[in-house]
Amino acid sequence: MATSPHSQADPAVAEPAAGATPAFSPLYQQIKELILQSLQSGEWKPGEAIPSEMDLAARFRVSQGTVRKAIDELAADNLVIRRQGKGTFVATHAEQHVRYRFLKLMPDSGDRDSEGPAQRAVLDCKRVRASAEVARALALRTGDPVIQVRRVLSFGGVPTILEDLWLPGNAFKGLTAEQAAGYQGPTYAMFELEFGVRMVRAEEKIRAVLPDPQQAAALKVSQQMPLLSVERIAYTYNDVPMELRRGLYRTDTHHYRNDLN
Amino acid sequence: MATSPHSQADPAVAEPAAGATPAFSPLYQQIKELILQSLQSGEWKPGEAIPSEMDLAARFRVSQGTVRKAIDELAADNLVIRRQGKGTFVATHAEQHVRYRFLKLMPDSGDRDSEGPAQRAVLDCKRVRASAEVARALALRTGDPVIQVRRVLSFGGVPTILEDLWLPGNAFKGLTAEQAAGYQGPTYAMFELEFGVRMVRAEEKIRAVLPDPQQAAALKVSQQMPLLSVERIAYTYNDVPMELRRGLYRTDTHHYRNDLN
DNA sequence: AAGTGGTCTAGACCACAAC
DNA sequence: TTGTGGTCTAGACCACTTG
Repeated sequence: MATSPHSQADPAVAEPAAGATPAFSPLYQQIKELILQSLQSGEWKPGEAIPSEMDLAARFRVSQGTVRKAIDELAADNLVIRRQGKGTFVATHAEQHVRYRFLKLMPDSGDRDSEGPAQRAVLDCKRVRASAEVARALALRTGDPVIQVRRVLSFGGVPTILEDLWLPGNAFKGLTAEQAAGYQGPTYAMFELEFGVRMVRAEEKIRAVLPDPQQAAALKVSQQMPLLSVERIAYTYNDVPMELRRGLYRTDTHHYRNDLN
Repeated sequence: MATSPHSQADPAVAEPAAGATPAFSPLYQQIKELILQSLQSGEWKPGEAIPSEMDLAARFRVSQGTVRKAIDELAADNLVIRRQGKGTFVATHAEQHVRYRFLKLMPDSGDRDSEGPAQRAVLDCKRVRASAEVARALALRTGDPVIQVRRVLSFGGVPTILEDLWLPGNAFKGLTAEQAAGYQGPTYAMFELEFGVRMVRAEEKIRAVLPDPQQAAALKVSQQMPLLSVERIAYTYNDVPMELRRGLYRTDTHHYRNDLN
């Protein structure tokens, strides 16, 4: 082991190339990387249990404590969920208590549960060519095939969110308006189930804007009503961008909530 | 030890009351709580080193690994910063790389460093009585003394943020406009230094709004320009609210950036 | 009872910083 | 050289879930 101390039984991890800068990293980081690769390759699917800590320790020939620390970090990254007595499970957007993890819009009074689920109306779902902007966000080339979805989310019958989604055409080949509208539960859960694409993190840029006539009409609001513009890029494993989303949020009855630590 | 296994040398932690529901919690959580109390009581000040893991282990009569896990959580909560080879330090808002931890407004191009520090202009700083709304946010009673500060932050000479701060009158007795304007560095660092108040977390509610005439004038923008309304409640230890802040952000040259995990 | 994650300990050694 | 945090191990036992 060039990259970690104690090689009592030769952990089954790769040696760094000799000569070059020897990418030092602790054993548990290497284990984390290996588990990550298995997650990514789909060896264990969202919602399924991964092998027990003891099993993984045996597989990688390290102590249980080292595997534990690796999994601790994966759990901190929300890639995996630990359940005492049951096992460790691949995280998924399809669960009750983690649903709409990325949606920070909250009703001004009460919580999201009291409000009930959003009604989805898909206005459009078509195959287009990536604009320069969309291509940059999705790490594609201008003109590459992209699927664009436009939809409105309503709460209690009130149109509240208008958003456009852009998805890489390759990974999401065959996505239809019916799929986008009909699936029960978070759209990201549908992406996992139907396309094997799991979003693990996202970045948002938020602005205050006025809607153009078309947008105002879709939300049934005046053109003078200021709206929250939320541009999101969602990433799957390995920081690969898989979705660009531009949303307009009404904030007269809702607000965007953020916790700072 | 009623709440943890292994009492080899009787860890110096309190026993839960007999009879009542025995507040089970692991040893390291109890240690974390004890360290937290010392932080809160000011036994170690922001920026100072806390005792080494070995010292704390000896003090609390537990193993170093247990102290380590307690400190790990404190570090994850940003209450403390670990520095290999040097020690563990009480976190502070006065450091380069953690400065403006709570300010999520970024210039559209470049990062915050390229933009340089904000210029502060304090428009007002006065003692007032808490309105019902302010009192609720700060866990005070309506009419309690509160200090209100109104200021404008400019970047490169352009007024970008207009904000009002409300602070509990008791804890911030004697705060002057000169202090608010003159201090170099984050306002939260000044709070630590001058008033011994350290903000550890915050919640924000964000909306899109149009400014009233006075607000538009202070920011030198049209009343038709949509602005980001950011309402923040900042908390010190123990979830005690110590600041209510209402900001209006220009988002034509900047954006509010948020990372979702 | 068996299996899983969760806690705790003790001891060894590494990496880094300061003297 | 010393002291600090960081890593790794091995073993014991606890808490929770399932059969």
